[in-house]
Order: sequence, then structure tokens, then C-alpha cells
Amino acid sequence: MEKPHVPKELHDPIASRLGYLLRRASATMMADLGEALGAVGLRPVEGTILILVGANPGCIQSELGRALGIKRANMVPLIAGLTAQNYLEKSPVDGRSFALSLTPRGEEARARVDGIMDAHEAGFARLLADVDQQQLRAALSLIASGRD
Amino acid sequence: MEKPHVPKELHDPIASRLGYLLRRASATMMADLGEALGAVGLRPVEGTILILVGANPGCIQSELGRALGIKRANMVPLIAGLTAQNYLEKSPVDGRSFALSLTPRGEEARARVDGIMDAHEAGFARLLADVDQQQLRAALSLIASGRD
DNA sequence: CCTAATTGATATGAGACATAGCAATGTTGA
DNA sequence: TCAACATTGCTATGTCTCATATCAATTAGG
Repeated sequence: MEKPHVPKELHDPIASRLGYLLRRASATMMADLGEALGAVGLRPVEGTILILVGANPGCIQSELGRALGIKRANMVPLIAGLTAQNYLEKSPVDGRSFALSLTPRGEEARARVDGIMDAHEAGFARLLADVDQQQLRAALSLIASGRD
Repeated sequence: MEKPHVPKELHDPIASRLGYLLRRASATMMADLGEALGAVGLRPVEGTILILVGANPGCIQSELGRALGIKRANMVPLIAGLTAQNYLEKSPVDGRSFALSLTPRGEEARARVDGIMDAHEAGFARLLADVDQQQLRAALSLIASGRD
């Protein structure tokens, strides 16, 4: 008797792994946010930077990088891009660093990004009606700070 | 009076965003796991594949991809690599697909990966002593399944 | 039987990361 | 003061994950 190979649902012993669940959940949310931010023509990182500069006018590139866990080298093209598109302004504070601030266009974009992120979060919050979100956020913060 | 630019701790209005927390938490755990798996010379995806094949001998490449959310095109080099290193065996079941199984070397590696992942998870579980892990996992599953 | 779907594969590009090194500048402590 | 040292922005480069488009062979279904 031949065994035709029927499409199988695999037994998945890693679906219960915390790291794996985090990875998948993060990917889903990031994809959703990325799609939503398409309306402003910005990627999640870029939106995040606008929000952070908006809340910290005069901050410098390396401070942003530290706050976001992005290496100096990788901040360069991000800030350059946002500046070239007239979202950000740089003014020298040092011989080596620049105070960053939002241009009017940048502030407008920041506001839209903030609204989009609110709606994005609300959509997922609806899914998590039965979950203690305060505890969830606390747990994620703990994990993010690492076990050292 | 001059304002010297002192290293600042930025006010961070996005540190409370669920998506952002997920992203950071996931990055931290993945980095930790990646480091731990360095001892076997495997990356997290590869370890995951070994575990999944171990639990589902005879499964095929595209089933693995579906279970892990990895596109067919991206499975190709992964499976090819693990096969080339003699972790996996392919035997034809079809004119087009192959049943995958662990070689003895693959089974040995799978066991080590499993142990490493246990220790890895235990390390973070210690951090989350005050957290309802069952609820945490449920929440992450919900998020991963998306809001559609 | 013929159309549609599936499988593995190739090629290719985007994006998030990492490291190493460099020149200019700032900070320090002996 | 001034010689180490650290920081900043930057370039170059490489890896890894993920995406799309396309293909040929094979299989499944109406």
C-alpha cells in the first residue's frame, strides 16, 4: 500500500520556546507597523527616530544610537537620509557633533507617525484583552535588559 | 554662560511601545542564544531546524518552511548547508520533494542544541520569576498570529 | 486530459546588524 | 600644560534575515 505524502501539520516542539515566540511575535508586529508606516513613506526605525528627536530636541546622533541600541556606524545613513529628506536639522554643538531637531516637515511627520503607532498598538491591544499588559511590558523590559 | 554638552540620558517616549519592547527583547534573546549555540557551530535557525526534523522525521522542506515562517526560497540554502555538513539526509518521496531526517551526527547535534536551548531559557526564566510565564507565552502566541 | 497548484531551485535586492579603521575633536590626570 | 585616552561621525565591508520574481519538473483536481 503506497503512502501518498499528504500535507502535514508538523509537531512543533519549539513553539513553546520563549525566544522563538518572541521572534515570531516581534516579526508580526514589525511587519504590521512597517505596512502602516508606508503611508508616511517611513520605516519603523525612521519613525522611531523622529519621535525620539521630537521628545529630545538638541540631542546628538550617538545619544540616539545608545537609546535605540543602534551602533554609531549604522546611525550615519539613517540620520543622513532623514536630513536629506528635510525631516531633521543639524546644528553644530561641538567640533564633532550636531544637535538634532525636527524641521517643520519633520514635526508634521512625527505627529502622523505617532498617530499611526497609536492605532497600530490599539489593534494589537484588542487581541490582548485578557492579558495584563502592564506585566507583559515589564516582562519584555526585563528580557531586553538581558540576564547580565 | 556656555552650555557644555553633557552625556544625556534621553527621555524615551517609545520605550513603552509594545512593538519596540518586543523588538528589543527578541534581539537580546536571539543574541544570547546565538552566542550559546556558537559552541555547536550552529545558528539559531539551524538549531531549530534540527529540532524540528528530529521531532518530525520524514518531513519535507516546504513543511519546515511553513512551520517556521520561512519562505521556500530561503529554505534552500539552509537545508543545503545542513545536508552538506552531514546533519541532514534527504531521501526522495516524490518526484519533487525529499523526506528529511537526522543523520547520527545530526541527532547528536540536535541533542546538544536542545540542552543549550534549555539552559538558555532557564537563564531568562530566572529573570522572570515574578511573571506568569504561561500568560506571557499565550500573549506572544496571540501577537504572532496577528490581528487578522 | 488539461489546467492549476506545489516543490525545489536560482537570482537578486532590501534592511538590520556587526567589526575594523580613520581623522578630528574633547577630556583627563600626572 | 600636554600627552594619553575617549568620543564622535564617518567609510568600508561582511553577514544574516527576509522578500520577490522566475523557472522546470511534478503532482493534483475538475
